Amino acid sequence: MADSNRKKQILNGAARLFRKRGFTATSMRDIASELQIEAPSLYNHIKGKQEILQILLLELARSFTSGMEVIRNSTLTYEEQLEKLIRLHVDLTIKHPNGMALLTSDWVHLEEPAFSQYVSMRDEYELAFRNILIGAFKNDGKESVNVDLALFSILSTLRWLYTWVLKNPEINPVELEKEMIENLLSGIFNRS
Amino acid sequence: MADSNRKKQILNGAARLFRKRGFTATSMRDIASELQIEAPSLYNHIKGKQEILQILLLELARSFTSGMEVIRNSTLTYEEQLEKLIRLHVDLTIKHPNGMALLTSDWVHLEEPAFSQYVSMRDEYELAFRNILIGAFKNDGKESVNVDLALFSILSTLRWLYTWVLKNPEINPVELEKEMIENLLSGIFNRS
DNA sequence: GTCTATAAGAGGATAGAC
DNA sequence: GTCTATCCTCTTATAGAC
Repeated sequence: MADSNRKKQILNGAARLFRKRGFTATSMRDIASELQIEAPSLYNHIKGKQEILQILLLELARSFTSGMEVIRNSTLTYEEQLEKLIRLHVDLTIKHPNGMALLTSDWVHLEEPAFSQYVSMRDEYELAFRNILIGAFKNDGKESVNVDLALFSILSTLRWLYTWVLKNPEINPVELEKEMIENLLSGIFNRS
Repeated sequence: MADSNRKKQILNGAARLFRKRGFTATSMRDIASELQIEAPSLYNHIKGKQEILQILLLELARSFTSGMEVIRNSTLTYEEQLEKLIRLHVDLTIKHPNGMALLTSDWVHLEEPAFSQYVSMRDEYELAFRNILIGAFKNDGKESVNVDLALFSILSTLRWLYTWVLKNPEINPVELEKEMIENLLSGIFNRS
């Protein structure tokens, strides 16, 4: 339907502006101006600015959560699960580079109950990531490593990946997956 | 003097609030409330909200620039220079964790000419970092590596380090330096 | 579904008393 | 150096015409 299409335009435009200037510094007029309409027209498609943020953030967070579910329920080795996780991040980042920016900063502006929903999804995700990393370290005979610092380092790079993707729009997803896996895991594990 | 002291309190309080909620979402009333005074009183010590942002950001950026100058003018090997750079980041992050948060997000709200000053300082810094990394790779016989992706990965971790420091306030600087150097460089170079 | 007009409030900043 | 009072602008959101 036309409405659903318009809604997508609003969400995409808002995501781009939120990424560039932040949620608070972006006005409804700014968003409307992207679609060359007036601000009040937006309210025929969405309840308000907060709803835009919630849809963008929670839908993307759910993609990560469900991707994690598939991986942790698989029969892959821990190290293979790590590779799959990196692929998940690369793919979602290429699909939603603007949304990824919100995930790292504008989530603080979520109102309840969306805020608590987001934080608990994020915490559960990072805990599951941590468990897989611990498993991989054990299988590799590296129990002395500072797991949390390694996790922190990997997640930091994955969080910033959207800036890389935005700077290199012609990027090949498969190539980027390969390079990221090499970059993030080859220093940690003894790989072929 | 009392004034200079008050000014420092304002800058520290503002940095903390900017880090937590962002520059735009923090009001002058919020900052004043931290010091238990009223908003107009702030203007006896600073010109306005924008000046606070500029002082916080440009002073920290200058610390990085001058730290880089010392390192690149040294007679250390490239790999030793890399170690020194990581120490520089760790030390400045422990000293100014709130300021580091602004460096990664709120710089977009700088007005001219501060904006251009900041961007060119940042670009020159990253270029110098890149040159040192290239030199280290060459000395290590690794010319096939994707330098820019390695640089991106290292800088991403260093940028997020302030969250680690804020979560671990009792942290030992020397220990953290050691772990960060190991974490960031041992995967890339053949180290003892 | 988009518009104009407007309500209701928050924000940065200044004037002037003390 | 801090206060109260206030100005002016911007912001989110609604009402109601077309």
